[in-house]
Amino acid sequence: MALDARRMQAFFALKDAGDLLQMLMNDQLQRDGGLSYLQFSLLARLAQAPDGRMRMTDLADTAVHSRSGLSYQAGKLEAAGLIRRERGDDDERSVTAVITEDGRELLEKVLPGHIAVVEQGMFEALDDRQADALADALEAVCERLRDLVPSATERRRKRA
Amino acid sequence: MALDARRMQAFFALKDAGDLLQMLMNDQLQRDGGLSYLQFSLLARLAQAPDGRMRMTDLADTAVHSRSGLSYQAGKLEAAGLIRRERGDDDERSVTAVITEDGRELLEKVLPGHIAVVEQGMFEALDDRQADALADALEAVCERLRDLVPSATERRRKRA
DNA sequence: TATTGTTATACTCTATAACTATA
DNA sequence: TATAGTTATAGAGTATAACAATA
Repeated sequence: MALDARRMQAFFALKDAGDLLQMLMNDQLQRDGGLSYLQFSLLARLAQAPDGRMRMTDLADTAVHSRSGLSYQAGKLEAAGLIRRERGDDDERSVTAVITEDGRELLEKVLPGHIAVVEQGMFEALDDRQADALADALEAVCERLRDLVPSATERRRKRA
Repeated sequence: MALDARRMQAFFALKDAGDLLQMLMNDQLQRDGGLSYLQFSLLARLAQAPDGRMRMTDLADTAVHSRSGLSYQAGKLEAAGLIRRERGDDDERSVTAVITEDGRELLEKVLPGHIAVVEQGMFEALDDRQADALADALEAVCERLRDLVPSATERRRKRA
C-alpha cells in the first residue's frame, strides 16, 4: 500500500475509533448519570483543576468550540447543581466555574463504568507495548494539534 | 502515574485529536468544496466501494448513526448532484447510492488539501516508527469497537 | 410478519452577532 | 477601545416513531 493510503487509513481509524467510543460513552453516561459526553468531559476537566475551579474562557479554550456553546452547557450543569458560577475576585468581568460536591459525587458514580468502557473498547485489543506506543503517539499528535487549531478566543478575535 | 490514569489520558488524547482534526477538516473541506466532514466521508466511502455503489443500509451501518440521518445527508448530496439513488435490482425495497462523475471530481479536488491537513496535523509530530505503531494500534482498536458498537440496523431491531 | 427506506416531528446543539459590564 | 461572559436568533443535524412499499 502506498504510504499516503496507509496514513489516510490511520486517520480514518482515529476518527472512527473516537466516534465509536463516544457512542458507547454516551450510552453509558446517560444510563449511569444522565450526562452527555460533553458534559462529563467538562465536569472531568473541572474536577482535575486546582480547587475544582476554572475561568470560563480557559474552559472554553480547552474544551468547547465557542463561548456561547460553553455558556449553554454551563447553564445546564448549573441548573442540575453540578457546578456553580462565581464572579472573579481580581477581574470583575470574569466568571469562574466551580464543580460542586454533587458534581464530584456524580463524577465518582459514573467513572467506574466510564473506565470500563475505555478498557474494554480501547485497550483489550492491545498488548502493553502497543498501548504504550499508542498513548505516546496520541499525546504527541494532540500537542501538535493544539498549536495548530485556533482557540475559541483566537477565532473570536479574528472575526472582529 | 497509575496505569489507569495513563490510559484515561490516552483516551482523552484520542478524543481530542479526533475532534481537533475534524475542526481543521471542516474548515478545509468547506473552503475547498463546500462539504461537511460527514459528507466528505460518505463520498469517500462510496468512491472506494466497487463501482462506487453501496446499499443505503450498508452505508448507514458503516458511516452514520441512524438511517434517517443518512437519508437526510443523502438528500443533500443528491441535490448537489454528487450522488444519485437507484432502486435495487434484486431486492425492490432496497436503494443503492452511487457516486456521480461530479462527485468523483469534487472528491479529487478536495483530497490534496485533506491529505495535507492529515500530514501536517497528525504525522509531522511523529517519526516513521511511531506512525506505524499508531496506525497498527488504531486499526486494532477500531476493529474491536466495530464488534462492540451495535450498528444502526441492530439498534433499530432492538427498539422494535 | 419482517425489512427497506423516507418522512414528520421534536429536540439538542452550535455559531454568529448583538448586548452588558468591566478593564 | 478591548475583553469577559451571556443571550437572542437562526440553522444544521439527530433520533424516534410513523409510514409506504416490498419480501
